[in-house]
Parts: sequence; C-alpha cells; structure tokens
Amino acid sequence: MKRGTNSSLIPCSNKNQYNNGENMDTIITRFPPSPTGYLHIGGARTALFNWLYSRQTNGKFVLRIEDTDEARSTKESVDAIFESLEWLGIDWDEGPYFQTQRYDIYKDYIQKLVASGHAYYCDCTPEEVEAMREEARATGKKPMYNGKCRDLNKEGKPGMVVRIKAPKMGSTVVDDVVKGSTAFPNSEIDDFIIQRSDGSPMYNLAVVIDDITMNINTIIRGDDHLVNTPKQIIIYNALGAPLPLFAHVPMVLGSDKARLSKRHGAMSVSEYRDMGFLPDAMLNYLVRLGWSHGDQEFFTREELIAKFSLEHIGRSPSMFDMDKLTALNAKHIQSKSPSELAPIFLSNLEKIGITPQSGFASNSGMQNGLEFETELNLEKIIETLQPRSKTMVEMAEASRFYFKETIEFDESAAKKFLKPDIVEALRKSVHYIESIASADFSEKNLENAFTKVMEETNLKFGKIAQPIRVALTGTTVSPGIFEMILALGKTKTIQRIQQALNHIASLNRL
RNA sequence: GUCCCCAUCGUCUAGCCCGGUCCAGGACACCGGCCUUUCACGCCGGCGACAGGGGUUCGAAUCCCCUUGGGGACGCCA
Repeated sequence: MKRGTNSSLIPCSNKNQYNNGENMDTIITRFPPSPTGYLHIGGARTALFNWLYSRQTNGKFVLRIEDTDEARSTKESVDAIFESLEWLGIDWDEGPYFQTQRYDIYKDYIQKLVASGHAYYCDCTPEEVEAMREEARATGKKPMYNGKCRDLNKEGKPGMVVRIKAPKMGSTVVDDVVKGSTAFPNSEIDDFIIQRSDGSPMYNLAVVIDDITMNINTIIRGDDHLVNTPKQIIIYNALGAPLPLFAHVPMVLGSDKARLSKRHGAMSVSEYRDMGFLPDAMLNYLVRLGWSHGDQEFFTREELIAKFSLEHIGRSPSMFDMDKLTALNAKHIQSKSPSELAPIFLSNLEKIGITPQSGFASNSGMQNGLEFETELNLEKIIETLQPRSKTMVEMAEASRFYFKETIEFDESAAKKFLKPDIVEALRKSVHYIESIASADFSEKNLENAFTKVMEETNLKFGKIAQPIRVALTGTTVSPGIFEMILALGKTKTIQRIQQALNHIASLNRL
C-alpha cells in the first residue's frame, strides 16, 4: 500500500509535529457523518468499510459528528445515526467528537495559516463573488473566486472571511488506493473560504484539522469527495502535515442510476431492521456493494473482518438491489442458530401483536401461561420457519398459527381435507400420539405412530398429512408435519386434531 | 459551461495491474426439472454481458486513443 506521494513534500523535521505519541503503524480510520438526516445505505457502507479496516488491522475507529452546518444539524439525526450504527454492530473506539465543540481548535489553526501567509482575510461580499463566478462562466471557465484580496494583506476584522491562499501554478495530485493517481490542475482550484464571516470553520478546513489532530491516517469515503481532496491536500501542505491514505469508494446509486435518494432504497438503515433484515445480512450486502472476494457471496461478520481489503474495492458505482439483500437475508436467517434468532423473533412477534403469555418449553424463565401452552418450544418453532423465511417479519407472520388457541380453518382447505373419510385416521393419530410418553416425544416416535396409523387405515402418508396439516394450522401450507408437532407440543397437537374432528362431526350432523 | 471519476449478463460482481488457460466464471432475479407430506430449503439445467470505433500485437475483456453513455464536483453545505 502506498502513501500519498505528496508527503514527500513535507520537511522531515515537521513530519511528526502533529503526532500525539500514537504508534504510526496503527491504522486509524473514522466515520464523520453530518447529522442532517438519518443514516442511509451509502453512509452505512462508508462506516462499515472504515470499521472493517480498523478492526482487521487492530487499529482504531473514530466517530465524529460534523455538525458545523448548525442550521441543518439536529439532535434527532445524531440519535438516529447512533441507533443505526448500534443496530449494525459498528462500534467506535473514540468519540463521538462534535465539531461544534472544537471551534477554538479550528480558530487556532486558521490563525496559524494566516500568520504563515497560507491564508488571508477577505471582505468581498457574496454578491461580488457571485459576479466573479458569473464572469468566469461567461468566458467558459469554471466559476471561481478571482483572488481579489489575495495579496492585499487585509487585517482581520469581524465580518470578514478567511480564504486559503491556494497555489496557482502546477497541479495537486491525489494518490488514491482505489482510483489511482489523479492530477488536478491548480488553476481549477480557487482560494476557497476556510472561515465564514461569523467565525465558524468551513467543511474542508474542519475536516483536515480534525483528521490531523485525531491522527487519522486512513480516509475511506465516497468518491463524491474526490474533488474535495486536492483542496484538503492544500491545507495539509500549508500546515506541513503528512497526508493520510485516501480510498475513494464509488457511490451507491438508486435503481434508476441516479444518486440514492428517498425515492429508492435510501431509507434509514433502521428501517431495514423494521423490515426484518438481520444486521449481519445488511453488513454482508453492503460490503459486497463495491467490494469482492473472488466469487464468495456469503460472509459472516468475522469473515468480513478477516477478509476485507482496500485493494478489492471496485471502481465503478453500484445500484442498490432489494432482491439480492433479501436473498442474502434468507441465507443469514438459515445460518443462525434458533437461539440467536429468538430475541429478534420475539420482538417481531410483539410488533404484530403476539405476546406469548406462557412459558416456552425450552425457555423455562417465562411462566404463568395456560396449561396447554407450556409445551410450545420457541427454538423449534423458529427452526421450522428458518428455511421458509426471507425476513424476520415473514417469520413472525408465518408463526401465527402456533400461538392460536383455536384454529380457524381456511374454507377451501377444510372442505377438501376435513372430510368424514379421514375421521378414522385422525382418531388413530390422536390415539398413537397420545400413547407417546411426553419424555419420548421425538421425530422418530412420531414417525412410528403415523406408521401404525397408515397400517391400520391402509392410507398412504400423503393422504393423512394434509388433513393433519389443516388440523394443526388451518391451511395447506406449513412446515413439515413432524417438526411442527414437535414445536407445538403433545397437548396442543392433540387438542387441535380433536378440534378438527369436532369440526367434521358438526358439519356432518347437520 | 469547466474539471474529475466510471463503463463485463437486467442487477451485484470475478477476470483487467502481470495480454493467450475466457467462444468470459459466480451470485440475485427469471424459466425449466429433480427431491418431496404441502410450502419452502436444497440440488441440476437454461436464459443472459466484455458500450461503440480506431489502434498496438501472432493474439485484447485485458494495453493506448477517440466517441458515446452514466455519475460526481464546481457554496460564507457537508
């Protein structure tokens, strides 16, 4: 990995001037959201890349809130960002720092810059500047400040802005791990403002000062920042500070190839939680948007930390695809153990209004339920649903029947399968299930029980399965019979088959 | 308008740096089939791409140039 070649411009004696005793080899990355909205997909991916890289290298990950746009920054956004990061399991070692609390630091550096002749005060009005831009545009040039106050050496007074004295000749080169080397002609970079007339710092200044003082040596960010980089390099150079490593990651586009916005999937990351996505699936999907490891698609969190690499970040932008996220989520749901899924499952149940009052067989912590419910096995319930749930919301929905006290039969299902000719088989099923001791309640013994039913009724299992399914769930679509019975428990199973028997009886007495 | 970035199946991508093993591999989606007590899972197969044009070369997805297309930035926003 190469460091920016521009660091060679920095005098040796100054090289460690800004280092606070941190080991130079420690990778320090950062995520600097501006709290003007929630955390969206693109931001989450940037955070993830930085986090992964710091974790992989045993480095540090710093969280910094860039709230210098005080008009648009809100406390709600800050909280939303924290919440989303927490959900994703992206933790930070330092911060959160708030730029608004660091104004003194910026002022200090701005003074240094002015004193050393790298910046100057300017009292041109916004209208004047706009006129300069207009003029530039008219001649087919890039709209820029024309440097009117550059050499006037104006004394600083309230109400004046401070501008950087940007180099006029040559070019500024950005060395980037993903984009390679890009030269920006200095004629394209104007003397941009680093301090507003109200004394607050501008973005490019604050970022650089923060990155320097926080010892950030690795900057991974969206490539919409690539054109900002030469400006920032100019500040680094003016301060004699070493350059960090830059990695500009292509952006995530919406499905219409336009910049991600609310219209697309650019919702808050926490909305994906509400839609039933697993954090690990989210991470897995996000990382594959722009990064690859050969043909591998599925990654656990640990694998990601081990295998992530800056070298394999792609160069072209990608589009967000909900289908692929969903497919990946299904795989992650399958790969988890039922006990890992349990808390998420329970909270999704609650959201659809199911709050199991009773204890679960394997969860003896919860008590106080109806007698017949105490055999419900939470982990087995989850297990039966894992291969058929693409999201945790789906899983909760599909589990409804487990928690019902009385099954409402789907009309056409009942009509087709709950008929008098099945009564004998159902009765015998009840009998043989009943004869299994609770302690011996297993898939194997259930199989034996149904084998007996099949023998005695001379029916194939296919004939018996659907009526049993309808009896247990009310519908013709469900998990496998045996696994379902195991999850449901003996008492509840018998009760439901009995109920189906009653249903047949009442219909045929009429 | 100016500057910058990017360009492989519909989508995410491998391959590109170090040309031949690529009439281009994987995944999602889609379409068939198998498995099967339903639905899924799983498995097998199919559809489907090197943006276009010039070079360089014995040979180019891979290197160079141009065109086109897409994106980004040009702010007393970040």
